[in-house]
Amino acid sequence: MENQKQKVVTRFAPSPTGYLHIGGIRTALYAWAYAKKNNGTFILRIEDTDKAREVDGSIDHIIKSLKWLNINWNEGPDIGGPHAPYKQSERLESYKKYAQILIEKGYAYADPYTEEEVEAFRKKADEEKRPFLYRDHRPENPPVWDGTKPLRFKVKDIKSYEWNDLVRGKLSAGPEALDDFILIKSDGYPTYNFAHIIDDLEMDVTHVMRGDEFISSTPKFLSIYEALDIKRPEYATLPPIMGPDGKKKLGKRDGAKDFLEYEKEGYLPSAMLNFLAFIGWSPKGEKEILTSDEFIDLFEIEQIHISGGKYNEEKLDWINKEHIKLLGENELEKYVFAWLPIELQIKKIIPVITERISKFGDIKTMVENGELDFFYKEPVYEASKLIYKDTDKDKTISNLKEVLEIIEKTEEFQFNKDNIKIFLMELADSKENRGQILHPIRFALSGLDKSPDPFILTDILGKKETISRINKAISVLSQEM
RNA sequence: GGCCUUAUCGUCUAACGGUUAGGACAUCGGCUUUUCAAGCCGGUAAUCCGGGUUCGAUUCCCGGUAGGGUCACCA
Repeated sequence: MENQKQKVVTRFAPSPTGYLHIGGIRTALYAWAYAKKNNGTFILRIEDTDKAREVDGSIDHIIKSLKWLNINWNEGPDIGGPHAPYKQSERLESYKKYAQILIEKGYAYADPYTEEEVEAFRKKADEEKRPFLYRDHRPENPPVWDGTKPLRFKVKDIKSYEWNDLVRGKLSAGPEALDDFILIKSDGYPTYNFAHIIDDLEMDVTHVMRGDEFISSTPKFLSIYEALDIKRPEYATLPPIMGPDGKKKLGKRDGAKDFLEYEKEGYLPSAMLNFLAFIGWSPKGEKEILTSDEFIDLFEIEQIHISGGKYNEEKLDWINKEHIKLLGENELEKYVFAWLPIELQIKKIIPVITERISKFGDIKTMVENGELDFFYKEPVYEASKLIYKDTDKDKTISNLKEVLEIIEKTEEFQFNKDNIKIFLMELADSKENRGQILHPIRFALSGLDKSPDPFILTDILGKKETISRINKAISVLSQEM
């Protein structure tokens, strides 16, 4: 029945021409979320009709990227489904079938020219500063299509198109946008313009999420739908994502990185999903940290933005930090553990690090900058850094000597962070400010501007190492003469 | 260049004719703590320009400007 609600079917249809970047994944995410939200079907389809641009291993890489984010599909090349196959290169029969229908209806004809000839037409038009239109050169008696020549769509009705887009509203294109375009290339493969329409039809796709680069070719699609007398899916045009300079749409050529790089950089998949969700969409209300389920629940096409913006990796770092806070103790430990160099995979240290990570979030930078090395390696630093604010070198040396005394007389059996804290705080409180005691210890032990507190440090390093590092600090200071 | 399209703090955005133009990130300041962080609190900061329509425009219309997309046997 006409008003019976159709089951929502969305798809993500990448070309296997390399890795996926943020833009591609975002499209997939929205299509997936919309299907999920409506208890619909999400299809993964591979658009491999350009064998020249195909890159080996792309499909696996795409699948891996999607799976990292926990985006799963109901039908796809790896799992099959009722509309198999899910690679366009294996669906040539379908395209041929519909091509034949178009020929019979007088909507398609074989292109008799060579590529060079068409190029010459184009060049001439260019020189004369007028737009090139193939239809100006449309052959009067085209040959019978035998599959060795390109098959072109014949635009019978040259007109403006206006259509509705779920996010942009009314969109339009002038008649100039419409020309006789290629449906099937001379190598027998269909073009995107044709293939995706046939696939969407056969796969019952109801909603198409796509980038704004397709707006201008929409009249082509619409004219095929008209010629074939079939219903088109709804379009939802996603806003462009700009590169970091904010000038150009993000693309591989200018630095858009492989999505899986983010995994290598230590970002949590849940954080990436959250981050991606907000590039081009925002929910009602002011909640910004969302789990995958919350996102699906809140996701509405109406709230997809129309204007593009550049994405902000500073915000990603913050989102990642917030998601780390959401992690359970075990998950956090697992996450941290995976990042630690073997020297640090020690039971006693893990909770200290997880505590730090849950505050700072950025484990990759911490590991790479060697911010955790002090646990097993004597730190190297400048003597001046040991000196707290308005104290001086001599004062610092004498303070450290007092500290040393306390540490030395603390028996091994009572050497733990609680006792040390009591002893050291007592000393610190006897000074004008606590920092002049606490800062040099902390710094002597870690060599870092940011580190765990001095009591934990002494506890983890142990009595012997603590003494050795404080002595080192004193001698470093003394040498500064 | 033709066609299409977009325009709010530095950045990402909220507002669907009436708000002291809200939030977040970043930044700055304060508080707190056990040094530094972290945390908490607070501050600075925006409607591209010009015309309309209206009692009233961020919001609607027109023009300008600036950005983006597209004009392939790529998708």
